[in-house]
Amino acid sequence: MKKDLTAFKKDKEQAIFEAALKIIKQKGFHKARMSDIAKEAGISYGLVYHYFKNKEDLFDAIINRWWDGLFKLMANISGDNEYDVHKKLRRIIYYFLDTYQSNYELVNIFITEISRSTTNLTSNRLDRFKKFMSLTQAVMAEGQENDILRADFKARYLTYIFLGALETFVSAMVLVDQKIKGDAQKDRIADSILEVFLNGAKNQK
Amino acid sequence: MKKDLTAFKKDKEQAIFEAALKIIKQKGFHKARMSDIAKEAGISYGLVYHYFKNKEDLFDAIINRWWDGLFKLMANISGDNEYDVHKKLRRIIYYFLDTYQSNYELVNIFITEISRSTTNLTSNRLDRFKKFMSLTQAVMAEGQENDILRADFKARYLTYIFLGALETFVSAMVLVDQKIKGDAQKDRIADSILEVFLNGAKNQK
Amino acid sequence: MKKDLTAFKKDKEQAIFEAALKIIKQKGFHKARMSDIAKEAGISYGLVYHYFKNKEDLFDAIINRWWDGLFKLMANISGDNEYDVHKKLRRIIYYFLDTYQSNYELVNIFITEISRSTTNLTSNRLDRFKKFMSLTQAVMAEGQENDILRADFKARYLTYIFLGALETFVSAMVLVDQKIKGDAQKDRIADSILEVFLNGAKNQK
Amino acid sequence: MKKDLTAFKKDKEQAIFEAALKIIKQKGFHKARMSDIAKEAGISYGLVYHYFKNKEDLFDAIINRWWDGLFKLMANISGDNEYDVHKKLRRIIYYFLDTYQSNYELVNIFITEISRSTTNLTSNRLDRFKKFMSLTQAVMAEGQENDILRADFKARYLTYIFLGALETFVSAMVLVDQKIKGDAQKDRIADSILEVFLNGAKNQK
DNA sequence: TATGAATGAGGGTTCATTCAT
DNA sequence: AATGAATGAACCCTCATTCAT
Repeated sequence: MKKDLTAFKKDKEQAIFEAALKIIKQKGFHKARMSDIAKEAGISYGLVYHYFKNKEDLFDAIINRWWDGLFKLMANISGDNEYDVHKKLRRIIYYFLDTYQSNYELVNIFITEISRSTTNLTSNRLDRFKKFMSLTQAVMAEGQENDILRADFKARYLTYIFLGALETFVSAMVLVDQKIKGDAQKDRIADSILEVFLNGAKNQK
Repeated sequence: MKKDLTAFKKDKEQAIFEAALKIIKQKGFHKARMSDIAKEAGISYGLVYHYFKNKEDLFDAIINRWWDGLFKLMANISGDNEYDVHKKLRRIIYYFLDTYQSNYELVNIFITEISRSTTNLTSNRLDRFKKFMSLTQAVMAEGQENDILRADFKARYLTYIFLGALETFVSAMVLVDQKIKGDAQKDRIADSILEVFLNGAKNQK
Repeated sequence: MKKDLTAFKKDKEQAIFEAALKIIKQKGFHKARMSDIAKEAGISYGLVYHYFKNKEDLFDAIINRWWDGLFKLMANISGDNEYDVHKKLRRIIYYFLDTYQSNYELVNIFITEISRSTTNLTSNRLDRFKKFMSLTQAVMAEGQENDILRADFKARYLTYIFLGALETFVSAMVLVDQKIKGDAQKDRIADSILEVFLNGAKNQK
Repeated sequence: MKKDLTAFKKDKEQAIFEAALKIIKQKGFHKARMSDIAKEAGISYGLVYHYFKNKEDLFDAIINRWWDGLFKLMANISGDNEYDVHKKLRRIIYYFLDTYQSNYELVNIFITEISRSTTNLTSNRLDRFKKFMSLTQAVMAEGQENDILRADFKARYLTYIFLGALETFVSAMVLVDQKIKGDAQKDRIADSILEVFLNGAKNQK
């Protein structure tokens, strides 16, 4: 069937993609060898170059997978008439945690190779990073305008703190290869981040 | 005189060290060439191997510089009879910001090459990371015991959020190569991080 | 109809042939990729192997095209009862110039890839080169026997000088991608070569 | 001795240079492998890159050797007050023949890889080729002005014919790997080229 | 100490050729 | 006849490290 043929082609590309995810996660971008990726995908050496122009291109494909999903979410959030900042921030948190559950390697690579590694940042990659920051900042600013978030700090500072908390949570899990056990734990993590971000760590009693 | 010779030796070693800082900051550990570092230090590249066993060893020396300072601080904090958690957290923040001011490259490398890049983490390096986490966690736990910090979250979670906020602040500055202009700005940044961490981002009015 | 199918086959083979001419002229034999040739011919690159055994084989087909025409001419000249050496040499010159006009790439490839490049010369190819040389030499010898050409030089030397002049003329045109504008210019070029070859460059006044 | 040390360094570079000459002559530029050259020079692989930036650079060094010598000669000829065109042309011929004797591979490479192979011609290389052509043309024009050479042909045409004859002579020798046996033969070859170029191949009796 | 020549393993990429469909 | 996915040998180049001086 035609559909199958198409599926086969996609399958192979997908196999390479996933192999790349796995190998890059293991060894990092620089130490990941194209031959490793090919072997992991169960194909020959040169075939990788049939589907991806070169190593850089393969890396970009992975990065794009992450950003595309995230920007789709941010577009959703922006277009939302809902003024509930809590919900918006919660959705951002869930994007990280959901992806962490479904595609652990992708989050790992984002954290280790993109988020912090300035050496892998081409200007194009940096741009998307800044864009995401500014979209999040817009959510913060909106919260300040609606008197939901305190306005005595710059929205930018709030953004740093929020994303920093989120990212470090995920990073720490990445660091120890911790798995999220079920949706209950995921909810608890999201609650913690949001609660502390909103109400602070100080004992309010 | 012996003393002078030693000084000379130290000078040369120091020159290599600083050159390595600069180059690794620019290119990242993997792309930093020993020859780049030697050229930057104004010596032949063979000589680098006189002072450092190999590239890995040179990298470790840099990492150690960071951790040594930080653990000295943490030891100070731990040994402190003072029960003021605020002050302790503030001192941690200042270690990051001070080092950022005095030795920008060092913080940059810590952020980009150590803090997040799991691929550079030998088990030895990972251990120190975890140790720092647990020392910070001890401060949090102490705060919870003294009813200064809320106890409805794990101390580990509070640690993540605190260090995440701090780290992302510095990361963001690293990312845009931002300089801290004077102690006033440094104070403001420290205040923001601490205030939001303790009292939350929610408008309390 | 069979005839049409054959024609179609020939058409496709011819298309590949011409594409190969164009690409090899542009990039040289070594850098010409089979995929380039296929793309230029408007077919898939696997199909090239249906018509030509391999790259070498395709190259040989091109070379043969050149030599076949030239040897046919030389056979004509040899079989000619006419003793006019001038005419014979003129016909050789015209073969180069005519082919240059009608099939520029072919001459280009002959000059750049066959005539001088010893590395592309298999013994088979070298043989035909030598054969052509010796056929031309026979014309020279005949001219010497008939007292038309001077006999105080070896016929071989005369051959070198004649073919050298001819070839360099064409080479120079190839080098600057010069087109021959009309038959008048072609005649003038042929006259110049022949006149200088026969009467010398010295001012005879 | 210091002199020896310098000599040693030069020796190694020279060894690579000569190995490259030999290998490129054998296989042509494209098929010559850097590893072949290193092996031929009796050194390790990477050392070639210590002395030459890359393969292209090594090739250029060879080309330069040829052109430098030739342009030095042409400068000499141009600066000459002597108006004897014969002598000037003879000196050009001797440059080719002398180099052929002393450095056979160099002439071979010039003929096969530079003179005719347009695919190896970067614009820089082409420029020098044209420059040499125009310098020779100046000699021809001078001969025409002094009524030594006939003026009913363009100086450019005379240049083509002269250089063509010369080049083809050498080419033919290259092709059959013919060695020049002694100075006597060299003189005879030079005489033949010059005599036919000046007085023509026609029997004058 | 100091130099930089020398080594060679390693890895990215190309591309002719084969083959299943 | 036709396609283009698949293979893998080749080959250039980099660079950490060693070593003779």
